Amino acid sequence: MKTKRADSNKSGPVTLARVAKLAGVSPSTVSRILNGTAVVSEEKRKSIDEAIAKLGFIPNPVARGLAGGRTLSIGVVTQAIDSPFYGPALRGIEDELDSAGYSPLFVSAHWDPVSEARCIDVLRSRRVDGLIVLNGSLSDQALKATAKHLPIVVTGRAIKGPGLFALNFDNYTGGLLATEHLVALGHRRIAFITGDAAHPDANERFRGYTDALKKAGIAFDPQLVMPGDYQVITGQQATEKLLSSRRKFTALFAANDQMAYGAALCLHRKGLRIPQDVSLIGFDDLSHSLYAAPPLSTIHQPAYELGRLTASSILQMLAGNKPTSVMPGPELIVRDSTAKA
Amino acid sequence: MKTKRADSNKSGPVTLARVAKLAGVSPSTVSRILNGTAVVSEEKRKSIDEAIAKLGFIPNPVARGLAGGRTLSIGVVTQAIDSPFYGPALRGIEDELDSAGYSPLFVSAHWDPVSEARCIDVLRSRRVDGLIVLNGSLSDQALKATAKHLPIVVTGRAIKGPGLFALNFDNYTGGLLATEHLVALGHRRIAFITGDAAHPDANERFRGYTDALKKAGIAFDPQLVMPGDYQVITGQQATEKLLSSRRKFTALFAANDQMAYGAALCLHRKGLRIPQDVSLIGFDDLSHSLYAAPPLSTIHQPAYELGRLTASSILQMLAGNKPTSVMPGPELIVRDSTAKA
DNA sequence: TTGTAGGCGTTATCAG
DNA sequence: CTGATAACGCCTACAA
Repeated sequence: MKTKRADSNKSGPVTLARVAKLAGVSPSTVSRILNGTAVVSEEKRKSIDEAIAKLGFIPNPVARGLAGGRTLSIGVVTQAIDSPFYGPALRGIEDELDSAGYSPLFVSAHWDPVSEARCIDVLRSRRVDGLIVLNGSLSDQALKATAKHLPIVVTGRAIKGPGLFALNFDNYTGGLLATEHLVALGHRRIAFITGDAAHPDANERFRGYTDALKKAGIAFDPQLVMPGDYQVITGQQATEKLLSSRRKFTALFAANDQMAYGAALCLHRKGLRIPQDVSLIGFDDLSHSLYAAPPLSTIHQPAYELGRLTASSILQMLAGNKPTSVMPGPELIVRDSTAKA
Repeated sequence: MKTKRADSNKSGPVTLARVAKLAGVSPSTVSRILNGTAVVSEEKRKSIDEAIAKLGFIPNPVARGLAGGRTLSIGVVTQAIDSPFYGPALRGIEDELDSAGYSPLFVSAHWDPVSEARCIDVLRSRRVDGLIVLNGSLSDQALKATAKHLPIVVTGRAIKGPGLFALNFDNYTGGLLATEHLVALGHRRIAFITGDAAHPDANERFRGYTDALKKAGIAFDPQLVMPGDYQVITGQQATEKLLSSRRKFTALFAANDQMAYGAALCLHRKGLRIPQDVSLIGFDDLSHSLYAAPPLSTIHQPAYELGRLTASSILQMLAGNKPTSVMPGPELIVRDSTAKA
């Protein structure tokens, strides 16, 4: 005799109610074992598990969100979804959340506070359970206000408060390390290309540079400092200005790798060799830097790790615990773009 | 008496019902003007608009999703959220969807069909209204099956069917153009580094290469072809092999920019200059290629535009129309890495 | 044209 | 331990 195909895709969606009926229990009981909300007799649990498997039941996060106020999704405010620096961080967030059954909801704020506020509104309207804000430009106050409604993890600033956790990278020490490396190689005339002054981390890196100079007894020369804004093109322009100013320098420290790429291009065009004529060091350790020609010395920032840490922190907060994650410190990566003076 | 679950202080969430009460109409009427479902008298419309503005009401997409079966979100299956090539595409998708009130839900499949199927499950369980699959590795059949449930736009393959739309780039012509450029510069011994053979586009590019050779009356030399897999490192390794094989070549065509970077690094290390000793051309026109040292000649792929097009296509399908978007053709970008033989 | 009532699929509360 | 039952916020027949 033929058996009817036990098909999970019968008419209509497979709901919790159908599971309950098949298992011969009430919907509440099914919900309970799904969420571990209460202890259920071993017997029923088994029949429910079977029914779930048989039907191929998958809980509907949308309904879940409406009813329980949880959506199992975390809003992630990034400044640009295609940033070479944040890319690995996003991947880290995705990996970490995924293993906990959560999904990230990425939005780009484009370094604009207004847009960032809008992003957060969108995310809240979608009822995300928590928020990760990567180097946001919103005021601390605004952040604290929304932290009253849902837990937030931020990077790129030091801030504390209920429902708020900050994960910050030590840019100052990074700037110090890079400069000290150059000094150790015998360089005395070290130029610097700054990042966007609006970014706190850019200023920290600069402070590391000046302090390292001071420590080494090297007079700070403002003429060797050129403004940039973290974009490749400004690194190139700054280097051009530096070169045309005729101010001598044997090493160049760019506040991030991207500007270092621009600097490298400019030096290349002027026929200057790296590192024979000019030593070059960046900051961030973008994945490409390993393959630049020549491979770029830089300060490593653990972007992927940062992503995982922000995600696990928000997960901890959601579980009612205080996050304990600590950012790894900066690390000097010596490749081929720096050499003895 | 039962206590309400969420203690509804008057400062609770701003719901459609509250708007209705304030405006002195029924919830349905508010819903109607919100969705343009029916004609509403000018008078009520005005009072509703005012109430909405006054309360700062924002419809809850979660509830909307439950009730209406629409979540105003589009699932985007990407292979790696931090891919330098897809980054701009994701940005394009975000921009386009955003202007229509939709949000993208990004997931990474990591070039694994199993993982990709899982991604799609997650997306469907979250009730996305449509799907964008960027260069997926799922079978056409599987795609057609899910297209029965919700509209899909795919890239990187030619496929047709109900609820399915493909947006494909002409990789063959791209490969042709790159090779012809080299030939036009007088090169006769042109090496090639292939992409991952599992990618149809990689094979198309290769076919363009061989056809251009044939057209130019240049004998195909299998020894000048080295396998790669689109990663930087394999470009480097392939070039090393090429060099150590002692087979002469004056130009090198890498099937994508990333491998071209690897090739450039290898050549640099061996003391070979680009383009004086070897002309180098890539494929994709990653944003970095403009700033490589030297800036890389390549075939431009409009990634950002591709993103916008996939998004607008899915939006058109959602509106019940047949998408009409067409991918722009490949474009040769000549920079400094290629020169006369 | 407008309102009423009944879901959508799940969770939380309360009574057994 | 378990099962009704009432939300969650919105949409959509069905009436009026």
